[in-house]
Amino acid sequence: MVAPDLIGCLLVKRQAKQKKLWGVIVETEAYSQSEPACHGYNKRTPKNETLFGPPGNFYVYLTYGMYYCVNIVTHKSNWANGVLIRSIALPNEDERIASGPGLLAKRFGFSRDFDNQPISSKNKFWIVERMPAIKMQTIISTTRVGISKAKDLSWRWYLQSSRSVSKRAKGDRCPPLSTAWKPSLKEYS
DNA sequence: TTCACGATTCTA
DNA sequence: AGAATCGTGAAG
Repeated sequence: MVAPDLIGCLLVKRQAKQKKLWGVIVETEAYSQSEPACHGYNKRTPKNETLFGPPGNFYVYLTYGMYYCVNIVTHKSNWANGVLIRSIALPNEDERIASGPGLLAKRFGFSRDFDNQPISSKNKFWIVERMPAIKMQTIISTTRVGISKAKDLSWRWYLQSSRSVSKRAKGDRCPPLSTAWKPSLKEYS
């Protein structure tokens, strides 16, 4: 499964002057054509066309008229499959700066321009493999947020020790600052 | 052409 | 609980 495997991976953006913006993915959700909450469930339209495209591209759309949501297209062409990136923890920044899909897209400067663009270090955005240290941490699997259909599926994953998770599962307390996990420079070599 | 509705977030 | 805000698809 791609969605849980993305937890702990880095999203990197190339900026001006050789600078890079990066953060650790701490919350994701999976969507599939087989299930009614997916944008590609009903029919293939210009709006969701990207989701049917080749895996490894971004699928970026405007939601509620004011926020962008960023997905990674997965699985295979002609089958709607994607992973919504819901939260990212950035080093030396407020833990809520990119907590939630809308805020995340805002912090990283996503817009429709990046829809259907390949995720690659040749381009502006790419993904870096998850750091080994993350593998020792607990990853929670729970239900997805903000949907009205297929609410029962546990297709959301998040890093329990992170305070940047947008919404926690029932009974899961936000870890105190003293014990919480934080992204640090040594995670990006 | 009109209308209802979100894979959200912030404020009261 | 409600507002802000707008592109899309279905309905008339």
